[in-house]
Amino acid sequence: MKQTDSTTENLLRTLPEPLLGWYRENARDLPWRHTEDPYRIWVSEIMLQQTRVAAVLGYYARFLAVFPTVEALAETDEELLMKLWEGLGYYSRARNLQKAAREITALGGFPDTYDGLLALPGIGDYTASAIAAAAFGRREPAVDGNVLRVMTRLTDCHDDISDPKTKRAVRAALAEVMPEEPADIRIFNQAMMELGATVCGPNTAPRCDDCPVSGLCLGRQRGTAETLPVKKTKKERRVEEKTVLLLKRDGKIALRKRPKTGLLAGLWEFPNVEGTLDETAAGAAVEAMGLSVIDWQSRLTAKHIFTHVEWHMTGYALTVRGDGPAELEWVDAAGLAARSVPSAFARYYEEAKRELEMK
DNA sequence: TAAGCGTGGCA
DNA sequence: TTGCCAAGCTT
Repeated sequence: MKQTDSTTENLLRTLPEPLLGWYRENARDLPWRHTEDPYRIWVSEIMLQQTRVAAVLGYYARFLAVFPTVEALAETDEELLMKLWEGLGYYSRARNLQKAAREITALGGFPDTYDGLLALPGIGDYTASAIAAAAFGRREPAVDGNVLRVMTRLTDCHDDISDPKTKRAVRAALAEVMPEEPADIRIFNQAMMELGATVCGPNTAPRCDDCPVSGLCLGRQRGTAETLPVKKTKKERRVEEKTVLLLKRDGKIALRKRPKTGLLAGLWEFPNVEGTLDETAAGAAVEAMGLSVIDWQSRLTAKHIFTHVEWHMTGYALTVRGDGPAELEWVDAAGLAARSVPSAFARYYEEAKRELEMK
């Protein structure tokens, strides 16, 4: 993507009109497209980072029902905030959302410029541009994975899209041709992403017959579209073995809070130890916590795959006596439901819920 | 610059 | 089943 390439620039000049026409006829009806409220647009943009629309819809409705304003979000407690994000992933997004809400409240209102938005925690180049354009009508191109895919195919660009230089070049090229009318500016980024999400998608052949700009597309013309974009391969995941303990005592189950930093920071988990322990070793680990084992119920294995690490878990459900370490929180069914336990523990969460409901 | 940070859907 | 990877940001 060379900004100085006049062929590319001429090609892109003819992009906005058919794109916007197509968008006005074919856009999906999504809740954040019915508002110009920066708060609602912001929340949607954060939730949508690296996350599919279908996964976001339910969370978005619940989140706004509980936090209808930036002030409500600024004032909430962490436990409720994380509960509303439970299962959505990338939990630092939720914490940054609240930090930013407090900054916005202190400022007396939303920043309405790219630079002002970029200064808020959790808002990077893409999100600052997306909000500036959709909420404030500013001419800021938002370049996400969809836009990079559409643009590299359109211009037959084989640069590595994981290189920030490529993103900067795409942004600069779009800045040259972005429309001027406020009504068009507000939907231009959405239209680019909509094309990437519904017509010119990843992991699949582009549906060029349905594309409003297939006539301009160099990737289609040259037959390279399906091989684009070019992306550097990522490194392998490591595997971690864990033994998860479902400790039951007096109709309650033990939870503990994860460390404030790192993976699943600050979320709740079932106590666990490194390595795959057999019953004898697991029993010894429980005794070492100052608890006495009364009874064994079940052994449950599970696997959870994160982006950069894979957990292989062996779990034991057992009845115990004693207090154990102070970090353990003994909860009933309501206590479990009120806490945010990540999906990585889903199999154990279900088992714990079942046992608490049986009592 | 590279690595850490979740989850679930789909080919 | 396995691998890819989605409306990215932070450090």
